Amino acid sequence: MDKQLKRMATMQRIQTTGLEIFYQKGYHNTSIDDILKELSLSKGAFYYHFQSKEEFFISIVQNLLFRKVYSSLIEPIEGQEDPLNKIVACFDDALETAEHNFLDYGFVLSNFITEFNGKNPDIMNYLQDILKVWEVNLVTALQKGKTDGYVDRHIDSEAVATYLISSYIGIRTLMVEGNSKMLRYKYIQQLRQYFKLIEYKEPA
Amino acid sequence: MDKQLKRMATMQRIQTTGLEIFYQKGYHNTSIDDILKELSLSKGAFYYHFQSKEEFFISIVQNLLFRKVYSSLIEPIEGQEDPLNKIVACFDDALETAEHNFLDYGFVLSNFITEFNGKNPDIMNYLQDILKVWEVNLVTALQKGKTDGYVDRHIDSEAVATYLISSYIGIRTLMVEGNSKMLRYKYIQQLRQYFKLIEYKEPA
DNA sequence: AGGGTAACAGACTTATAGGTCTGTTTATAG
DNA sequence: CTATAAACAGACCTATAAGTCTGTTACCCT
Repeated sequence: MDKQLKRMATMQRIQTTGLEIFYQKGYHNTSIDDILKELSLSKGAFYYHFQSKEEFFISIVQNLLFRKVYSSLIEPIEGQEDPLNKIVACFDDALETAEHNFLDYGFVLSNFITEFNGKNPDIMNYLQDILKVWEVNLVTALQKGKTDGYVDRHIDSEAVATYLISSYIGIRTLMVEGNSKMLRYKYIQQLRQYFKLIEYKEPA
Repeated sequence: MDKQLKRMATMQRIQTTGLEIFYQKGYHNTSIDDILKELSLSKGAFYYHFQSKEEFFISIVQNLLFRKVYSSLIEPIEGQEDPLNKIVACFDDALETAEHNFLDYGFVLSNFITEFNGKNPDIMNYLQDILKVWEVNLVTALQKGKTDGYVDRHIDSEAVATYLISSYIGIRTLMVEGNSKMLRYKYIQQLRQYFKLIEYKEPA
């Protein structure tokens, strides 16, 4: 194998496993050795590729975490027609994935935001950046929905986006306990109700 | 001072300060010494009153944390007329309090749920218990609202309660970043919108 | 083929934090 | 006033985890 490829391969393996375990156990409660044990690697390997635990985590946030959020929550909505139905479908898909986790650990992004808030402003910024991209995407989709005749022109797109993000973060936090299937069903049901207020209404 | 009183006083001081710091820095990231330093107490004092860090934390959850959630989110709604307006007022109050925190650390209960999920089923149960009390209270209030003619009889009270809790947890998570005032405003605005769907409608 | 460097192994250092233990103070009872 | 136990102080033990450093393996280039 090419050296450059091997380097990338090892780095990415550590990052991928790192995100998994950080997600499960949290950043502070996860040791570097926990990750390395899983991969049968040594400290030497880790500190050859990364400067510190923090720099390692940031690299994960900027790469894997961003892509994860983007592909599951942003991309399915970006530039699409009929934003409201797309959002429902997208959220439902994401919740279905979560539902099938044997042990679910909530919404990765909000978990980390909770963990780092007030402790590490640096990392917080990277996390908030992802959130911001999501929000902007939702607002854009709603605005486009207005011009395309899917969304009521009178609604406050930013407020709706905030409300959507809030409810999603919340339901994912709740779903960590037992009956996630029922929670998902109830949530999507209410989301549809909420969207009835927002969708375009034929002028009387 | 009476011995019994002094014992209680010290225990409660440690618990109160403990909750504060656990809330700010998280359980795993807070050392016993962090708490004791704040109170100018020693390890001897702590382990005289509590068996372990975990038992200490559980005692906080069952006492202080429960009361905190109860007094701010449950009591203001319990047994009241006109549940929808009461819920809006209650949530708005709670968010206003959060808004005025110089550095806000989110919703205590959901922070701990996020931190302990998958790590300590014992503590998770205590935390979920509080959530359950809240949920039951909301459902009861909504049902009472139906019979009192404030709430549409066709709505699914449990689904609405879930949706409310979700959105509250989410907005509190979002409010940890900068513009909490604007977030609160947007959130309450959308909450009122949502409640228009749910309130009692005069039969045509 | 063999020298050189990237990639990695793993023992070691150091700091932190949970918990123990012995000694000391303080308050109450008799 | 004094014996006694509650309440607390703080040194100490031990485990863990971040990070260092030296040695070893594997791969590439000439």
